[in-house]
Amino acid sequence: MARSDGSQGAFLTETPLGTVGLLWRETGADRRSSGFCPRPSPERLSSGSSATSPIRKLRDSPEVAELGRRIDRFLHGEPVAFDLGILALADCPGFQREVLLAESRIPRGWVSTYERIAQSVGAPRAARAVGTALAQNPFPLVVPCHRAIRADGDLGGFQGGRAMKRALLELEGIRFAASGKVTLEKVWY
DNA sequence: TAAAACTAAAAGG
DNA sequence: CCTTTTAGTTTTA
Repeated sequence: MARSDGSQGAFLTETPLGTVGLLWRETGADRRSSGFCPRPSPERLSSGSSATSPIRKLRDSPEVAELGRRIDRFLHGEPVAFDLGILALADCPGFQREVLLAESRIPRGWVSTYERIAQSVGAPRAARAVGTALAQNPFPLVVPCHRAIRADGDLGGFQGGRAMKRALLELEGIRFAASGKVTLEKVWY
């Protein structure tokens, strides 16, 4: 796939959840990093470009174009699968990588808790560190970090804010109690 | 070493 | 039921 070296890209798109951004960057010979940016700020978008790495148009890259289409369909409620192969997981610290992989195994329509994810990666006391790892998730949505909630059903945090987290979960059919907590009926792990 | 998208327990409404 | 406080944890910058 002929593509220029070290290029990066960023673009905005309108979705049912508002204007979101998609950032894209080549991190190596054939390794790319792509992500959904729930709160696209001008600074965040421009951080993906520099004088030495001009922004390329999204549609110039077939993989990123496809990712953009899938994100769009996802945000319209369609159950779509994402290709983890385009993510630069190797650039993440080991623990975070394990957490992100565990997170990716949570099916649509299910949630898990920070605690149970910690258990699943062999660090049963590290619930808080799981939260930290997910807070730094470079690939929101593609790695569905919105499916991690607190042990008591409380939403926990989200880069795009709790309202967006809730909207994403509702999009996936997750049920909420009147208290605002998730009903813990379908908990993965 | 401090900070963080956590958790559990305790205290007081 | 709710809230705040406190303490115990692990990983990362």
